[in-house]
Amino acid sequence: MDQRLPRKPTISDVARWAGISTATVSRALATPEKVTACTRAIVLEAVRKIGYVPNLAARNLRTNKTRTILAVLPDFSNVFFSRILRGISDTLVARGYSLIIADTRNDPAREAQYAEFILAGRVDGILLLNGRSILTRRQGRAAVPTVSLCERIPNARFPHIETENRESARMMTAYLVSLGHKNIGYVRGPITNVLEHERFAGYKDALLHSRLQYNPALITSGDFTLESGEAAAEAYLSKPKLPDAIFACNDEMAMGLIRGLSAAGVTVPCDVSIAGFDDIEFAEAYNPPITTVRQARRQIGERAAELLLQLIDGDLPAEREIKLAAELVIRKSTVSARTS
Amino acid sequence: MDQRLPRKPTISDVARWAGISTATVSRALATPEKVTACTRAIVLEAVRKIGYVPNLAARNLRTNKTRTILAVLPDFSNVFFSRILRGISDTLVARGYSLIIADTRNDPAREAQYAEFILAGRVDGILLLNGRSILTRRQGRAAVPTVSLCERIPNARFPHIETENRESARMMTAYLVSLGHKNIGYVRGPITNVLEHERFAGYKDALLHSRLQYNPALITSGDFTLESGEAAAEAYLSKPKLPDAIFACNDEMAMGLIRGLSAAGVTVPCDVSIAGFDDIEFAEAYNPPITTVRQARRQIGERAAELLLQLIDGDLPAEREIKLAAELVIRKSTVSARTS
DNA sequence: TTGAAAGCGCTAACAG
DNA sequence: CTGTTAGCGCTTTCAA
Repeated sequence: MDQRLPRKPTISDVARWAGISTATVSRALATPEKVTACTRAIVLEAVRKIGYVPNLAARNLRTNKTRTILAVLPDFSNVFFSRILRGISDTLVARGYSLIIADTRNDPAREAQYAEFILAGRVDGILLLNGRSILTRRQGRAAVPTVSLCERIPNARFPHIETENRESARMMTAYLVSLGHKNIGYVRGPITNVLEHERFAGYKDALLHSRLQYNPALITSGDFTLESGEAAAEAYLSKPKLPDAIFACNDEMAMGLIRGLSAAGVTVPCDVSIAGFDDIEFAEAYNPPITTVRQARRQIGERAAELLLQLIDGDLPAEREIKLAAELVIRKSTVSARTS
Repeated sequence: MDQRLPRKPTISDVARWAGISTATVSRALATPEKVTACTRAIVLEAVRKIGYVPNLAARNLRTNKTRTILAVLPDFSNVFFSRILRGISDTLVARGYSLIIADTRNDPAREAQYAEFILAGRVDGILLLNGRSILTRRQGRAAVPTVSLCERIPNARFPHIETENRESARMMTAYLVSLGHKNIGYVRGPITNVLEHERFAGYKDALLHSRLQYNPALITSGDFTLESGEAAAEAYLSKPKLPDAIFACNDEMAMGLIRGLSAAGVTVPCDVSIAGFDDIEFAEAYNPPITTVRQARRQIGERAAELLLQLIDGDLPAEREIKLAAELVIRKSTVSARTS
């Protein structure tokens, strides 16, 4: 019945309706304080009446901004990132920005695709959660504001946010000691990984501080996957004696450890206490629930987004590197040593 | 040392360099077939030399398109969605589109925010994974191409993609029967939920087909959370006799079931077999690994994205509703009935 | 096949 | 405080 072609109202429709200039409408909307309360009211009324919504493409072209941020992840099916992304997303959306997520899988082809995207001026800023830059040195000249988080990027000078990995690992190990455990194992992540490096250091800090002997026989290695945790379990089982407790560099490996041990009839935590790191979604859901280190993930995302927005607004941030404290979460996978 | 201010090269820089008009450059890039091989080569050379990358905002303004799609999720920290998103993302990126993810948490305020976003012309299409529309009826007049997936939207006529829920649930139940189980329990999802409805129907189909009596005493209810699965375990434990097997409407509840049962000394699968639905990331990681129904999640995402792109291109899709088959994944949480 | 020119919708000088 | 005006970078008639 309504045959008018529904062309979208533009700013000049609003101006016409309100009997003023487009410039004033634009100001009333973007910088209300530069306009009398009266005009503002009229404009708002007109906007509502006509159903006007600004065309972002036009605004972007004009202002040479996009109000869009790109977050680069190595793997967004990794549950670890979801809460961080929420922090990012909420902060950004509250400030009128939108977020595009690049799931690169560390695949150079995909990275190049997104690099192109950045160069095309489609984003105002970049959040790097993947531990490396995706722009080549030459492309980097374009200098899009960038913040890295979680995993530090070697040889890069981006502002950076991460958890206090070393200190947290120390705390967890100290907690295991406080439970009365003497022989505390550790499952390493990939030895080239920055996080593994920090956490392993924290583990050793705690041993030193407790005057416990660092014993290489208690150390195994994995690659952050559950399977590698299971392999580590096998490795421990093949040794003459099981540790009292084992601290895995991340939760997936802790889960693998539990599963591998259970399969061999060793029960957790009765026979051996297990702890992880990250508090991923399923750490609590696991059977048994896993004692772990909870990173302030949401907060990491929020802070990183805020920092990036500051950068975009041209304010240089006070600190270029922020370390956020984490929290121990004690669950059933750890228990006091038998006082036999 | 390089003091030239790095203004981004525009199409007219390319034109000047190549000694031709901007129109021809534009054509050489967008519709190469409308230009001689020779000019094309020159243009490409110029583009490379100058490092030209088209400004998308300008293109969008001119063409009134954005090459951006919005995916609306109720909760993107829900691992179930990650693989679907991958299918979507890969398909879209391959076609030169980018993806924005709206994490609404079913919060009307957030939904409104994104509705505004859509209306502002920032997206060419919408993918609804949240089981409801986020545009009001009136806003809907704007008619942005839309496809729904996973959860059907009541009273909406969007093209839709989902898993054959009913048939899959029937298969799983039949499998449990084939294992020799007679008393097969079922943990329901929220009774108003479409998925629960279908799966419950499939469960009953299988019983009927196997001439097993449908027994209300074997049915409990939950809300898809792990905690509700634990509560269901309690409910079963308080009954005079445990079922031989229990089929939960999703994996989280299956996990809760296992944990609740284990805590009471009932071992899975020895004492009772447990099956779930979805094959979320951690179904395999669980202790024990969970027998479940694996939806073709990546494919669901791909098909939905393709369908949406068709819609955007103005091709009406052949089918408005696609049901994809799922697959049974047998793991250690189910085992044959003791042939005592 | 190519070029000239208009204009997408908006914002930001600048002038009043 | 408000209006006039130019133009962001691109695509797309229209004419040559």
